[in-house]
Amino acid sequence: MRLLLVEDDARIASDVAAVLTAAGYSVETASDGKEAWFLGDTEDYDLVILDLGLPGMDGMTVLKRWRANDRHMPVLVLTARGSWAERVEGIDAGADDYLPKPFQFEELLARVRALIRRSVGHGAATIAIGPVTIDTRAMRVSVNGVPQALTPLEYRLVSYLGHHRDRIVPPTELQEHLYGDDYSRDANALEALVARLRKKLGAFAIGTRRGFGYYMGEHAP
Amino acid sequence: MRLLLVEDDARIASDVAAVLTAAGYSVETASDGKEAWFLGDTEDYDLVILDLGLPGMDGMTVLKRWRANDRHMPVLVLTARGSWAERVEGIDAGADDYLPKPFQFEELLARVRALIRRSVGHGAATIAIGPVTIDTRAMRVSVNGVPQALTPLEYRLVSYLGHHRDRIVPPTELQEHLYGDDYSRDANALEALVARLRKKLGAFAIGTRRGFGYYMGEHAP
DNA sequence: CAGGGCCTGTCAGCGATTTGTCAGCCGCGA
DNA sequence: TCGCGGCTGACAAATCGCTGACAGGCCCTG
Repeated sequence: MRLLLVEDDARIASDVAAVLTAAGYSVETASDGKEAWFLGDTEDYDLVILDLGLPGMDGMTVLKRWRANDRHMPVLVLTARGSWAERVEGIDAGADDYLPKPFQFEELLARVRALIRRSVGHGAATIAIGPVTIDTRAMRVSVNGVPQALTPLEYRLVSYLGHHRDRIVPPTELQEHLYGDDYSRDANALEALVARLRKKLGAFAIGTRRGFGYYMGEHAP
Repeated sequence: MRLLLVEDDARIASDVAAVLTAAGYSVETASDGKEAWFLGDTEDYDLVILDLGLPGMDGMTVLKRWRANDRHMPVLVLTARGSWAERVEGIDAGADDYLPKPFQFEELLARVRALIRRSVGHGAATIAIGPVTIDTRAMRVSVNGVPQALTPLEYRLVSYLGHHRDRIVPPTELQEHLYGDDYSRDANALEALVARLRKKLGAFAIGTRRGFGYYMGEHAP
């Protein structure tokens, strides 16, 4: 899962980013409004965490512009405690949830999870594909009911493929979501990752369509 | 996704085309205004990248003529840095976005992605020609509803012919599209490819006009 | 601070699939 | 019927993806 964190206070930003990364998300950050707008408009994020007090361009304006351009990713807005005016305006602008500052990391994580789950359309917290079960809340994957010890990167890969089940995902897309903007890696890194995953989940958990990409679930040739 | 790149500097054009191709787009190029106008007026592109300084016919004029003829594909205009007059004029002429030169390839790609995403929904995702259906989004081809296992090259060929349905496409054009500017291959490679494809899609899916080229769909002899 | 273990990227070799090439055949159009 | 362009099946080359081994980096622990 790929997240954009928009926060101008560098210290807060790095703390929050650390927590989110530890929770298994791929986090990119923007520190001012223009950067945030550009990234949100051009990249595909699964969720945006948006602080309203920004230099350059107001957070609310950024959000409105995204929505005007049909960018519908879920947005979690960070507001000052009790500022009802902001919340009302935010609803109109298209925010999906609010978190008053200051907040507990625990609560932030819970809301992030909830928003992502909701946006995927899977109301349930688990995804089942054949013998493989992905518990998005516990970040745990089981095969035939037996929990598997996955590394963070492995988990992100199954999770992404699981959320996009029955669809062929091109390697470029996977790299973008796993590594963010960092394209330095050898293409083989992804292949090695898939191989390790198949060893844990069973060879048939993840399919390959030569020249096109990977997939989980059903898929006609 | 099919792109038209209009750029008179051959070196820049080939560099940019290479980057776009690597990003998975199907790129065609025009090097002067008249050619650009003709292609944009007669072919269906998902996006046009238009340099303004062109020999033959000014880029701005080309754009205006397209719009006057109800050609509404998104157009990304390349302007000289800071030339505000051009930008204002471009807005009136119907440009969708601007990129000041010189630019980073990264930024170009980001904007191309953004424009295409924005315009999605304006065009159908599937092309149906007789019993053959091309789902351009899933990169999947079906015959009578039965999905076929196509190789990447085979897919690119049907996809191209499908986008140019009812028109006879000369072999040279196909080779250019499939192999880029690399003409090292035997002309027979294309014939072999067509043969393999006909075996999968049915002999009548692709027609031959002796001495002219291949086509899908109806064609006026 | 050193040592060890885990995670992940890189490398090299292998096997399968895809694609190009060749040679001969077919059939359209004159 | 003839000749040429296009077709086809077989084979060879190139490419792609997989795998096991290895190494660097990071974190934890003593």
